[in-house]
Amino acid sequence: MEDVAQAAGVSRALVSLVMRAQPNVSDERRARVLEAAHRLGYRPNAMARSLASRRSKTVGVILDDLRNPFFAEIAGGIEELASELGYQVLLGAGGRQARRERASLATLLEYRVDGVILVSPRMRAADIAAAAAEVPVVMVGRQVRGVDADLVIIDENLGTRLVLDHLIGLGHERIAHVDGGKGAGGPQRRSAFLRWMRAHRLGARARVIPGEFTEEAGAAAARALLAEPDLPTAVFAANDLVAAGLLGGFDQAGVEVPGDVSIVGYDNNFIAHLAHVGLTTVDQPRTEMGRMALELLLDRIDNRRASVVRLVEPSLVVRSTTAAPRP
Amino acid sequence: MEDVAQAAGVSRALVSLVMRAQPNVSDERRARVLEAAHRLGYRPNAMARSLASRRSKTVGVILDDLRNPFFAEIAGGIEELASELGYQVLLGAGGRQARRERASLATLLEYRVDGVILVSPRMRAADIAAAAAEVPVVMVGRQVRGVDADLVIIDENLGTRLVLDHLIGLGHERIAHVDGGKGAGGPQRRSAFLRWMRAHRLGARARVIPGEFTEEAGAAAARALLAEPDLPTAVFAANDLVAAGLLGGFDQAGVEVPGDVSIVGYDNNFIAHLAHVGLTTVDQPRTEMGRMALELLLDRIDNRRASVVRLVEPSLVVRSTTAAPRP
DNA sequence: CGTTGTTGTTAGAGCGCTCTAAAGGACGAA
DNA sequence: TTCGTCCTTTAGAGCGCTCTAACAACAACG
Repeated sequence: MEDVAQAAGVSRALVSLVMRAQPNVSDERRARVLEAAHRLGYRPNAMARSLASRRSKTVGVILDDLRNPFFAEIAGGIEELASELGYQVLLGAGGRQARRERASLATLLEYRVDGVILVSPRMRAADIAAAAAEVPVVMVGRQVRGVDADLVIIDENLGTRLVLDHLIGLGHERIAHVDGGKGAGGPQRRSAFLRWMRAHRLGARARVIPGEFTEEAGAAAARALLAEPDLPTAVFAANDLVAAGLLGGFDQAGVEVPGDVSIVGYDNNFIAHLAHVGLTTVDQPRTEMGRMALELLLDRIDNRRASVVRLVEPSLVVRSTTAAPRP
Repeated sequence: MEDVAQAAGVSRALVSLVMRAQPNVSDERRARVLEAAHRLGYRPNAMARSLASRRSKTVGVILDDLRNPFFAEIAGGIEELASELGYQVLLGAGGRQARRERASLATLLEYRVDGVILVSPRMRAADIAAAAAEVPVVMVGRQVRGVDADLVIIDENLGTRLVLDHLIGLGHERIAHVDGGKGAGGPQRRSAFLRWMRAHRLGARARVIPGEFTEEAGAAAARALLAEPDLPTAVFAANDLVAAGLLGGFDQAGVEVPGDVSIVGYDNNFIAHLAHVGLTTVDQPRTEMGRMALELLLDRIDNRRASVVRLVEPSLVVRSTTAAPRP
């Protein structure tokens, strides 16, 4: 910086002003500084800048595992908006362990990130609260009370309602739900299923089959349903993987989808897109969730305000595994 | 830091030594400093540390799009090893545009990352060379000559050979390849296919159907093959998506897999894992590639050495879409 | 008893920037 | 001319750390 100042015949402070694109610098000097900087191949040092300005233009993101597409897409949304706004993303993963997650968080704080986004954190609430006291925090996907942090969560209730409105609108009444056990969103979807079935006065015809978020659980559920006297006309799976298991199980037994039974998934993942699957499912705007989390974070960095909860709306994607029941 | 020093009754320099876990500090003082640091809630400032030590313990990673599982898995591998070794990952995405990629890279360099990993970069070779002159660079997936950077690439030739050895070992001779057009790896797999067919003296029976990396291309290829007088006994698809299209197309036409025709994919993605698909395919160790890239980078940071090319070995995953041809 | 080493500790000069407060210039008004 | 105002520029004090070189303390040695 000193060198650039010398080459342009101005002070170091003026170079600083020009590099930060501040107003109140004469055009002539600005041009001279820019020219000198370019000529010398000067590259500002963001570390020094952060140290002096106490603003790192960096946000920390902690997530479980990048290899899980769900998290990767949220991270993608965060990164996308960050780069649009001139922010940098410092990444930390927790590898499914609260301890490693805490360590990651501590490191991010050492880097003096301007804020932190925690995607489905597994840490104890107290750890999150401690971080929130140091720096603005936004949580995605997990609700923790008593922590002064913003929240972005999916409206599972709405997602489930969309599914049931669709199925019931088609004329289905005997509807089964293969649940996701204790997995993320599982209990919520299950109870929303029961609630909305009752709301439609179909509480008596609702049937829940315990499962988990795997293809195998779906296949097992298909076998269980086939063993009973009469098949429900529609099955709502806890996620797309379960739906794939159901699809496979029914296919093997010669049961037609959607002729004999309609199937709905949840997640809109890779499988659902496949043309020869064409699964009707619930889509969660994951990229949007990432962007929203960063938006909240940056807003909170600038204007200290009370914490906020943002409910994200999922939407139904109708494909070819649902149809009206046989009359 | 000053405060900690005062509280522990030592100098600032000693606190620095303790925080960096340096030897030659008496146990007594070390304990006193640690205690004081903990009591005061002292958190070292990584920016200041980097500025003073000229070592940021940070590596930059640039990739196209986190939402693409291929890149996300590589990034996952990098992050995993980084956190094991106490390094931090600064992320930059290019969004499929060389211009944005360059901007991301420039920003990473402003943060004085110790090194940069470029995953399938789209930038011009000159830009990469310029970066490589400033900082150690490792490229993953793209080969650029005349750049002093390490390289991690997949051995497409080997992957293709594994597929053909498997098929030919089962007794197949009339084998078709649905290629991936100009997509990443497409041309390599295609030419390796022709080369190895010739090596097995089956050059005359090799058949290439032009395609691209989509399910639709696979379905179209199935239609094309079905329109011909006799079906090949095996089809090698350029990737799993294409294989899925083939599977769907053959299924619709009542052609049995692997009874009438065997199918092999490439990538070992989500689809291939599905139980009711069970696709035989080629697996690329993506997490391993990420780890390897970081290993090379860190090695290069410590010991300036000549650049190196690391060929990653894919492996064949045999599932249920391949079998011996009908006699 | 001085010399040489070894280990533990510290002063103080940076690292490359930002930011505050003040100085300098230009210009019109009194 | 003198003063006030506005705009532009600058000096210089940090930001929170590391690192070099020097220094103290003490043991070992001839």
